[in-house]
Amino acid sequence: MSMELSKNYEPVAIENKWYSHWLDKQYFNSVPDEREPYTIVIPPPNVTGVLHMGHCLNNSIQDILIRRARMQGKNACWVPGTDHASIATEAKVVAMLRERGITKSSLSRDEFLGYAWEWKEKYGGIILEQLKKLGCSLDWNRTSFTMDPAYYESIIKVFVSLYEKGVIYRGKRMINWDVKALTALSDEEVIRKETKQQLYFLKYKIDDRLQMTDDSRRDDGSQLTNDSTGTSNNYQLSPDNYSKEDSLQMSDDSGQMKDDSTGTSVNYQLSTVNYITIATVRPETIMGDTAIAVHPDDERYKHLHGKFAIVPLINRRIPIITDEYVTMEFGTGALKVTPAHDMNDNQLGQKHGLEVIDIFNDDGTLGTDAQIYIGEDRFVARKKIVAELEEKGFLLKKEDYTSEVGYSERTDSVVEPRLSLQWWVSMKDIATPALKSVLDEEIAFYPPKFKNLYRQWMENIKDWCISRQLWWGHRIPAWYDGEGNFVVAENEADAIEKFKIQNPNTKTESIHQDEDCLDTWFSSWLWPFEVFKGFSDPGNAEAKYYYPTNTLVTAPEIIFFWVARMIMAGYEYMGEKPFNAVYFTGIVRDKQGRKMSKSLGNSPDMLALIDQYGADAVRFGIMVASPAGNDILFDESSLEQGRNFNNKMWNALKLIKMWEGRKVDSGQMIVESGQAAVSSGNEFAVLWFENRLNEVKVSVDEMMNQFRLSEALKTIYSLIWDDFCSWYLEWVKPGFEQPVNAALYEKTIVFFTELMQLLHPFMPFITEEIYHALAERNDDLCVNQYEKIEAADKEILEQGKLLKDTITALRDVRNKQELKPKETIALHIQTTDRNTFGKIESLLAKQLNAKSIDYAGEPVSNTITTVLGKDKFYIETEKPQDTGKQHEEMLKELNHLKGFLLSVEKKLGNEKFVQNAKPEVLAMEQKKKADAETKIKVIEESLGV
RNA sequence: GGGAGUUUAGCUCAGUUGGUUUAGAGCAUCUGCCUUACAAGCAGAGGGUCGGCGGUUCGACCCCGUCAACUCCCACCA
Repeated sequence: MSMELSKNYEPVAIENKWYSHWLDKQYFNSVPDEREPYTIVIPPPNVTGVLHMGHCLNNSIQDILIRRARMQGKNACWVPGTDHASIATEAKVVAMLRERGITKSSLSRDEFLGYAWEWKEKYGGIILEQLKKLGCSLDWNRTSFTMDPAYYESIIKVFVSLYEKGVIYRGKRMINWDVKALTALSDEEVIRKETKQQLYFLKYKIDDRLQMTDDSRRDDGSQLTNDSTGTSNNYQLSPDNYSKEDSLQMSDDSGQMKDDSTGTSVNYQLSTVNYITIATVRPETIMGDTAIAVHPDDERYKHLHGKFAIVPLINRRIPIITDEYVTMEFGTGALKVTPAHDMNDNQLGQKHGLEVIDIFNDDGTLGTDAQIYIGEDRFVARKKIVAELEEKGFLLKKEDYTSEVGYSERTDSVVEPRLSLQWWVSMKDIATPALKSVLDEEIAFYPPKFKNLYRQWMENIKDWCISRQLWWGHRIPAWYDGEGNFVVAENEADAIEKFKIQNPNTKTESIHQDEDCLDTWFSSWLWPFEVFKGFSDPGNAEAKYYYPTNTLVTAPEIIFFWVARMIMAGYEYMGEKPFNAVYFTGIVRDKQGRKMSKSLGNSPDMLALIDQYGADAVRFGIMVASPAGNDILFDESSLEQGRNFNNKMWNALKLIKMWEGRKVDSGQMIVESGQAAVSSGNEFAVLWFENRLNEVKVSVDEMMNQFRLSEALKTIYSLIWDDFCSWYLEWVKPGFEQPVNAALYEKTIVFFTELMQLLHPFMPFITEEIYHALAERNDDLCVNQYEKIEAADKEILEQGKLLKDTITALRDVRNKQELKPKETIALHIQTTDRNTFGKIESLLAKQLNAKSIDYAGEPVSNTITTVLGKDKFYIETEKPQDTGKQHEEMLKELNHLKGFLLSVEKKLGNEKFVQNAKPEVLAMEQKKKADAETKIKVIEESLGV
């Protein structure tokens, strides 16, 4: 077999070739059999998605785990699929329609869904095709979609079942409203961001014994400071003072004061009547105020308990209530209560039986109940209302204020807390077993620190709002009769039956289904079992075989959205955990540590990178940069490292292929019979590498079992580049156009093959290519099973280390002596271990370009001396030698050794140490001492020459 | 405000029950090499008082306390 190998590795064609081949051979397809299964379900990417860094990381890891399992002889099954992603997809379809000049509101639900499906068919599978480019070995026969008919049906059944168990209920509750998407959001879809705002101090008139008239609001010309610290003025903001002043018939001698907190000078007006001042960041919601709350113990306001205040601009009379919820220290200690537009106010409202006035329309504009500024956007209305409040004297002051404001994860609009009738899942009960299983480590989290996070959330779990005001998704299976009655049923026919029982008078021909859809996560939480029809076809053979799955690989960001809920659904519907282990990947960040995001534009085009570097290099680059449990700082230079690694292996292949035609049968390698039989450098090299390979296999195996993938990859990388290429191949490489021992050649092929097998899960394409290039094969590496790992012989490894260390040290001498590579040396070795050096001397000579090696019983004059351990090396060259340099080096080493010896002696001189330390520790220290002393002696002898 | 995590070489990180030659790797840096597999390479080198302080111990990168910086999560005083 002869083949032309390109100068550098060219990945694109090779990668396409092998992926098609694997598909043809159906290696990725799994059916239940007698083997142990190894199952992973993909975290379904959004059907609208395109491959980004996060996907690459996530799916590379899954592919590594799956490919490894496959090569371990397990029945590996990796299930692909996509998520319908209701909000994201609907937004894309709406945008697409807008481009075509069509508004969603002009379409019927069915028409809209028609467009949406059309869009899904056209663009929906893109990301799955991209995963093929990355080399992912998914079982494409099993591709699922969360809106597949059967999957859809299961979700509806789950809804009905949970409703019948009383876990799902319908309730009017505060929800997070996205005014752009016109839908409710769950708490997890709200992103809180620090936002600069203004805190407005507004005066509400006390409706005490005064008449309510428009004029009375601003019928005086007196002015008051807003100096809330009260240090420099007689007049303070506290209503106590107002009250006193009122009763004293306050004079109008106060002057204009500086506003300390904003630095602006503002005129404020003080009425002769009582006011109570509240602080708010949302003055536009005053029309929804239905109370003012103060702390019951707040002395400043005690006289106002039970009284009423008047809402500015609209003159609504509202009670002043007391509640310990109010923080006295914040603002003025008085809080306006707007039960329709604030979560906490709503709770206050419920507690105190307050009226709820919703002043907003769905889109965030003011509605008719606002009475004023109807139709204006909330933020426009804020400005206008502030202006009017100021003009009319109700605005006491404003302060800069920073607080966290909720933004929609999808549309980035400010979330409007809103009272709304929605569907909810009661979480407490179903969370209990899910929490327990993680705490008991029935489900293991990697890294384990996420257990805490999980526990914290699960212990304080809140009910889950699952209705979304969207059309793209699973429509809520509830039917209404228009008279306030509803039933939950799997379909309309069932609904009619249920109405007949529940409300015999219902005109069933006029019932209508709920317009809303379910939260996307309400479908994804069934994913690990429903891809095997575990719910819709309970106890079926596939579900029994593949469930619970082995490992879930996902981002920590969706631990609550998805991971926690899958665990709950798993126990609820399968009576068993959905997976044995969860591996949380890091978050992908750019070089500067910023999260990858579209808006920052720091998210690279993965397909372009795959084209440029090859999928193997991309996988390498990502994995080598992702230490277990840490975020990954992505930098293109790691892809370069991957590409260079490809090249390195490619060139090693070229080297070995060059030997193919030069094989000479010069006898068997006798390494199988162990090191005693080693009689040549090549035999030593082969024996050493065999053991080194075994040693690495053991440690890689351990790392993989602990999900330390990055470390495992680095270890293999170093094994191939350093041990195989830099040491082994250099040791056994024949001279130019020299013959190669056939047995050595075969051994080398075996080693290279095993290296490719070890690396294959990480870099599947080049390893498969080299596997086939090395020899004629009947099988593929992709499904080649690992053999049992043999233990490594420590003695050989140590001898190898001695050889490597000696070569390095003597090369350093050559370098320092500025010897050109072609200049030869004569090496004299003074050692007590002739046996070992006998095995390695030929390799030593080859690597150091030594024309001769002999053994000396005493120092050799006119040479450069180097001491390594207990061995001394005398290097003889034709060039004049700079012994001074070498002297310096040795003095440095001597100093170091003496310092070291001192510390060891100190330790051994310590009685307590000798008494308390374990015997083996003591013995170790004594050995250290003896070794150091020997070395010092050897160096001192050499220096004496 | 509550909780978790991190801090080791210029950068990114290992360091597995406290003792293994007075700390390891990759990348970057420096020096010398176009040596017939590879300059996308080869050979070699330099670089760290393990965040600060205190404690436990015969012995601390490792355990405890404390301070500092950074990161994340949860809850948020309008």
